Amino acid sequence: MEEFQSVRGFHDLLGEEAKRFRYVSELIREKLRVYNFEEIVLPVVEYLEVFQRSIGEATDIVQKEMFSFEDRKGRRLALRPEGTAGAVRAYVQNRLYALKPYVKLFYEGPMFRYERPQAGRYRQFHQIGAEVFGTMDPLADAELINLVHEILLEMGIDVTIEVNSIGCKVCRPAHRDALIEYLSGVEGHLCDVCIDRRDKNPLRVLDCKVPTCKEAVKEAPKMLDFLCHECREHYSKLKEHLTNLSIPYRENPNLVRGLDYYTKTVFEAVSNELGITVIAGGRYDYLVEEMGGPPTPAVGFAVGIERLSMLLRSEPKEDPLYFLIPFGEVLDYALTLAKTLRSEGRRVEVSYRKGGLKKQLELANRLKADYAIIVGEEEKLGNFYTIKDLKTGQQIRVQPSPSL
RNA sequence: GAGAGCGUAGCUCAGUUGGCAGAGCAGUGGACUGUGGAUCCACGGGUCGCGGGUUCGACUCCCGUCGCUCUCCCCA
Repeated sequence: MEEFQSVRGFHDLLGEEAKRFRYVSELIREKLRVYNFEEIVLPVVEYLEVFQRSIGEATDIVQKEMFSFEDRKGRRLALRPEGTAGAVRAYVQNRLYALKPYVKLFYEGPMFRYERPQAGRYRQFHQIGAEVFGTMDPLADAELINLVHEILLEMGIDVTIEVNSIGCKVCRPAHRDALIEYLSGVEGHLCDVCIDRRDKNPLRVLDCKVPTCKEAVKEAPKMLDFLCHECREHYSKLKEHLTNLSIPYRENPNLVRGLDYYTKTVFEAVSNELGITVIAGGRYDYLVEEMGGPPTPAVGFAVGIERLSMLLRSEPKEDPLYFLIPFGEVLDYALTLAKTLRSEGRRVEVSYRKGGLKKQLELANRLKADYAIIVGEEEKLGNFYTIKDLKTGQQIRVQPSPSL
């Protein structure tokens, strides 16, 4: 029989990997809880248009990375490539803007992008995202970055937090024009991709890694010099807040994000070890309106759980494992004991094998137990059990129920 | 979409001008039914990714194909 294989880019997470994944997820969720974010459980499938409209028709995500398909009635659907689009759709559809002056939501779950898999990149990957709807206050931006900073600090992950402002409807066009003009002047030094980008999305040229492009772009007009009064004010307030929160950050005037909906603040946490982005976000003040809602400013970020997990050095520690060995005709007694220990919250594994004590203790080691609990005729008769510390070899007799 | 590397036992990997398919670990069993962590013995396990070609003979050489990994583009 031919055996099956998981689909390319779709991975099983097992063992330590699964534990790290869970640890990261729980740490972030706990952080979101204390910041008073409310969970919203979103569908994995949306109408294709939801993503096309929000993420932007010209982006790589929409153009070549979507798992899109038609259902039986010919509706054009897609597996979500990111979370913000769906969150905004839900915000509008459920009239969440009528609930409170502003709302803070988070979601968690799988995202799908049809890309060539490589280190830290899967076709199904997982994100936790947080969004604040309904406020222009740069304090929201700052708190989000603070939250991100705290997560990374607690996990001991070495990153640089980069921030930038990419302006708004008012100030962006002038910069764009100036940039295109500048790029045309240095066209000879740009790579092919960048020449193409100049017309479609000139901001992205600033982000190019090709050395000659980097060099050519050094003197390019900076968005920061074009910011309108409002954006300038917003950005400087944000930096002020970050300083007050003592968050180390680096201003990166070339930081651009790949999605169309961003305005003003954009930020990223980049691993100093691997150079990959692990958390990224920004403000998107027009998106809610563009998705059919009332004009509503918003900010958010998303973290890649796998990417964070793979930077995790320390292994999450586990509760001790007790390996219970029934020895002789004592199953009734042994199982009652197991029940008691488990009800106390202990991790108990009852041996599923027969064999001498020697074999059983070997088994205990193989299963990575911390303690062996030996229950034989003697124990049953005397109503106690024997517990052996498998690290030290020390062994003591214990009456059931009192703490071990 | 473009490029590079790798596919031999469950895992990590050897495999000599082209001449019977190997080791370590893991697994199973064992003078051993009250004491383990590198004690001993035995055993099982393979379409050498797949398909073709060259050859008396291919794990080895050639072509194709699939898969995995990594890089670029882009992104979490």
